[in-house]
Amino acid sequence: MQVVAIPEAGGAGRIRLPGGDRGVPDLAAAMAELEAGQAPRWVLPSAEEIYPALLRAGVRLARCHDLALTENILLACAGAPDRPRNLAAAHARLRGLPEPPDRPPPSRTEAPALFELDRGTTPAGDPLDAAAAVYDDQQRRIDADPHPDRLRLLVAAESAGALAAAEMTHHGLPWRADVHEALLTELLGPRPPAGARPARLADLAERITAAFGGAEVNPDAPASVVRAFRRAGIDVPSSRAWVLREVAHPAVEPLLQYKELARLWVAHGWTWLDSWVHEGRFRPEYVVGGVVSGRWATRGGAALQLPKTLRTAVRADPGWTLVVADAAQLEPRVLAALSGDPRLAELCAGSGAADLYASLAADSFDGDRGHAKVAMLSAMYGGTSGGAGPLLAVLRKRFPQAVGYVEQAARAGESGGMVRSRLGRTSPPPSAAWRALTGSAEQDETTERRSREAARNWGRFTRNFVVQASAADWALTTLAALRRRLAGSAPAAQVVFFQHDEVLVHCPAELSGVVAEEVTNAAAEASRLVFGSTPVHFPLQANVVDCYADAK
DNA sequence: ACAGACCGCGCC
DNA sequence: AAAGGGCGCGGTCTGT
Repeated sequence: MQVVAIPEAGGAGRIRLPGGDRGVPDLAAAMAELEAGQAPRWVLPSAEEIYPALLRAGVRLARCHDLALTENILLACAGAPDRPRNLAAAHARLRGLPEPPDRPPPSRTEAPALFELDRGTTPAGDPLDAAAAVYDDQQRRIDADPHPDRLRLLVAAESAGALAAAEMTHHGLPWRADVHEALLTELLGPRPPAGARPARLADLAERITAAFGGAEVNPDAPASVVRAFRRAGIDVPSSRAWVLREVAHPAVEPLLQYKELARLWVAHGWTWLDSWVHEGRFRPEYVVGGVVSGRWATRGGAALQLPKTLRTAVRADPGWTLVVADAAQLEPRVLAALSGDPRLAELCAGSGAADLYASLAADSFDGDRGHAKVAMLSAMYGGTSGGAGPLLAVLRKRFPQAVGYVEQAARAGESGGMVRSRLGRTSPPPSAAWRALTGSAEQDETTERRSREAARNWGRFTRNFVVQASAADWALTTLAALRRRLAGSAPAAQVVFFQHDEVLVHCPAELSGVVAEEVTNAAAEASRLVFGSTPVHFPLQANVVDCYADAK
């Protein structure tokens, strides 16, 4: 059963049931009652807008169809340029009306009013009619797709992801500020007064200046560092850490230390802690479908770039544990399943903990795991630097179908075409500027070189897109399956973090066995749903730990 | 003073 | 022959 729900001011709302429309004074209460009774598939303008308030009111939804996220997916399928959409825009499109102006995305600094925010997702006219019309239209467009079953799965997974994202923000990632602070003090010295540099960084800056003979150097300014090396008779193309590592000069060591610690201080220091961690929880805002490939992004807090050193601050509550589930070598396995390359698929079959790159090395690279990995990454990313060319040639010879699959995607991109993930997420078309640059014939040498370069760049993007986006299909489907399973078998468990191919569950210790089992089940279910009967195995290893740093 | 480009680095 | 995917964020520097 589908039930459309539209929030109104003051916590009220309107609901469209099969039997007719109802206006309700307390939308959360009405939805809770329906959820408990018939657990419908909720048709929502945007889960991101409505669900946080429901969660605060203690209401959990099992399933939904997110009209805004679905509209984004379907517009991409139709070749629309990448641009965030919402229900109002979808409805305007459907009715042939001009679209409403863009609104800024919701921000965590806004007051958490219950259902009172309208960020432009409610169309003019009766929003129930509009939502129902857009829903019907979306179903029709899904049915018209060459693979409607896959697209339906993608839409369901994306919508479930929106629910999961709101729940993750609601629960928060357990974060021990005291552990984090102790680490900062150990590495940087005591917290400096506002505007001052930590003692350890000031020391290193002095050592850097001394190593350059006392000349003024700002280690935070790359140009200043490059100039200092030039004065010392050393030409460096940039001040990147991997460049400096190859340079023999006494300033290199303190510079590298400075970079590492300055990064920690600036990005995840005391200020970050003050603004992002409250009552023992880190609550990032996830942006579902924020990347064109279907990966998520976050708003603020840099949640998907948490440095590994800080994982020690992520600790389960007393009596609880963390179940850390990490997919092993997801992308090459995805390529194997996507392409149907029988030989690569065979290497990806078999038992869970197997190291794919080691198997690949034994099979084709004289046991050199590093070579095997470089070859595979070049195939998927389109790079051949660092001697990867010959290794890629070996890979192509041994696994022609797999390498052919990504090269086909690259050719499509080079000629301006679009490519799709396994479940049908579609790459954006290149810009008008790109088409102008690559489309014109008879150019002078410079323009022709730029044109070829632009084509190659877009080819690398589409080459990677088919793998990255299909991996995102799998990960999202896994998350959705895990969420549904835990609601049944371990309802006290909370999914608290999701990062591309990794998921964290915080649960009472006695549930960790059940949760670990459901992690494995969810991965198997997603593999079957997304890739059908492929022999490729997608291991999702569950580690039960008290501290995130202890996983793996 | 502010906006935007570029740099460099964190994660996958 | 050479060719390195996706993000968020905070820094400096430059232009207005």
